[in-house]
Amino acid sequence: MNKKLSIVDIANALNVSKTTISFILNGRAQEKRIGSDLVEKVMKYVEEVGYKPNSLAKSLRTGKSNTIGLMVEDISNPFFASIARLIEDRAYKNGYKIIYCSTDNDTNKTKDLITMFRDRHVDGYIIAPPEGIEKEIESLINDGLPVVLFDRHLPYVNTDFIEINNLFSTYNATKHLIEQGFKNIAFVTFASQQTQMLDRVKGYHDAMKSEGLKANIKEIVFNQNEEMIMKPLREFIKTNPAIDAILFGTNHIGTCGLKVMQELDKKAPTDIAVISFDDYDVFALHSPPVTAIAQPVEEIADNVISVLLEKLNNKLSFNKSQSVILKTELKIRKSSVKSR
Amino acid sequence: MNKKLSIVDIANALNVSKTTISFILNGRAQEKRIGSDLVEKVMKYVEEVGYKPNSLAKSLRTGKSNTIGLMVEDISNPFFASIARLIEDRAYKNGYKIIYCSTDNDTNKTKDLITMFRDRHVDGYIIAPPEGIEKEIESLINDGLPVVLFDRHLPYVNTDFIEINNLFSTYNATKHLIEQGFKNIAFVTFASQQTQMLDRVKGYHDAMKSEGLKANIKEIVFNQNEEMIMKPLREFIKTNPAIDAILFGTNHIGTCGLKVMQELDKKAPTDIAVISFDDYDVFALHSPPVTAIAQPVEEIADNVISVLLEKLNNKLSFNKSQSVILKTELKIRKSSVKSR
DNA sequence: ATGAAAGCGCTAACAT
DNA sequence: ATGTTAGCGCTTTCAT
Repeated sequence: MNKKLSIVDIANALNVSKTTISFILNGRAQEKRIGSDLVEKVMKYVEEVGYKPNSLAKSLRTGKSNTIGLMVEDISNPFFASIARLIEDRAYKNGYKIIYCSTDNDTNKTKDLITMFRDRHVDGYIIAPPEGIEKEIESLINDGLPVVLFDRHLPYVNTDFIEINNLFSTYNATKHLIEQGFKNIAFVTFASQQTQMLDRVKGYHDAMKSEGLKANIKEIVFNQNEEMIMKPLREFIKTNPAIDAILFGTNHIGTCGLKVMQELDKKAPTDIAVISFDDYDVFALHSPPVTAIAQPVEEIADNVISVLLEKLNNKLSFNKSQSVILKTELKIRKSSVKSR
Repeated sequence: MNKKLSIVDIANALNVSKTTISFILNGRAQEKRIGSDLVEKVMKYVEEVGYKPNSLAKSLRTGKSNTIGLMVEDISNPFFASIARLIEDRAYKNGYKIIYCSTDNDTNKTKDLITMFRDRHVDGYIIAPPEGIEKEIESLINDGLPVVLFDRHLPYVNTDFIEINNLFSTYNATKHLIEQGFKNIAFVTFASQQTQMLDRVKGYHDAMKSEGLKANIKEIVFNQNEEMIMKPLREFIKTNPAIDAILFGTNHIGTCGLKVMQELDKKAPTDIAVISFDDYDVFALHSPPVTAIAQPVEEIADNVISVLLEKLNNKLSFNKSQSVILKTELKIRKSSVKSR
């Protein structure tokens, strides 16, 4: 096996200084006016012996690790998993690796994670931030590290973020339910002060209010454990028999909601009409198919990585903060259409 | 902001040699018989100024990066996403970060990815290997790098792997369909020479044969694009009207199969009974609920990471290869139960 | 146009 | 018990 050769080995073998090799390898031959014959010889030899620069040493020297830290709520959540996949593709094409972690929306855990990422000299951060993490994000930014938030943002931290129009999305979905003739519409969501959740609640609330209907909001404590979500949900549905429609605030709650409805033998839309945030296979395939607020996952990922790469390549655009608000699509399916 | 202090800064500040600091920081104070008062002083100071060792420098010196490379087929596939999540938790607890990538089952892409991971000095590898990657895996192993395969293995590469009993799983599922009275049972799968897929086909095949039934296997070219899967599937179902049951070889094919059946208005189990490999929300929530071969995802992840950590911590167990075959559970639901 | 040498921050063999 | 020092492999300034 190759004894893992270094730049100095190849310099010796070719009787050239390692500086020259370094220049050639970094495409600075022209700039340094190195003979094109030498360049060719070096390139050929490097190819031949399969020399690979030690990226650790490179990183230590340059301070760049070519790594992007991706911090999501939960990598196994289909929304975040899709984003992770799309971001991965673009990042690798640009020479970056992704190191990921799940925050569970836990502020302390996230603080630790950020510290770890910093220790690792991660070059850029893509974060779906939990609450109370303002200080740490600000500190990253102050230290000149590129940060892009997505899915939500921190109102009093001046950084770039990619989001969707949550406010309009739930407003619109609620209006749709009202138009269909549903009156007793509940909104079930995670108890959260995150911007996207606040907007979702507000959109629902405003739509109800504008029609003179009474809002009915059920907040559930964020939890990975499904039963901890289903239990209060079960209770809520049982104790609110008048409800004729539910808008679920996230895909996870939506899925749990469907499970509970199945248990209780509540059919959509006859017993309870249903709309959920996020669209994925579970909703499209459900019987009846479930109306969903579809996020433009590809666009989100594209924008996130574009903005980050731009910051990474061009420290200049430091000050001009660019945030993007994307549109969702209300995919109307049978679960929210009143049968006549 | 902290000017990012180094070990030498704190050595100077305390008028101690950096060696001593290094020893203390690495818990070798006792061994080196360093005064416990000094130790305390150093620890306190380090805490106070928030010194964090530069892990890049550490890695360069020690050759260890405390990173695990996770190579899956597609991180957005719920099966792999779940595994990724579980592995993440355990890895972080043990001081390792995860850098992931999706191979798309593409051999060349995977080769590149392995090279990248090597350049990054990843400490250990967790891989769901595509076909034709034997050489590269062997090379990793020969170089003493810990490798654990999962979901499938390479028959002629002597390394550890974590798998499930694919052969029995499809055999058992097929038997179940036969017992229910279905006769014209098709098996739809990805065209693949991967061990798990070969076993799944064989299990089905053997079960059919043992009952004197004719096997009907439809192979689909692996593709991320759903339509490329659904199209041949649609064709297959249309041109095989006699089929009364289908066993889907993966969750992805199963999901696509359900979509096609919905399109064609085929109901399970009356028109076509259905079983799919892998269990997740889509199947449990479907109407009717879909019988699924559930993989013990947690156990798989636990075993994978345990074996890898063991190798990482204890180079001795190098030679004794440990592979684990876990059991699946056939979750029988309405989609495969003959209505009478 | 090419090379010598310093140094990124850390560890560990070798003094003392 | 603590300090000196030589690298790990690379980039880059400064000389030539």
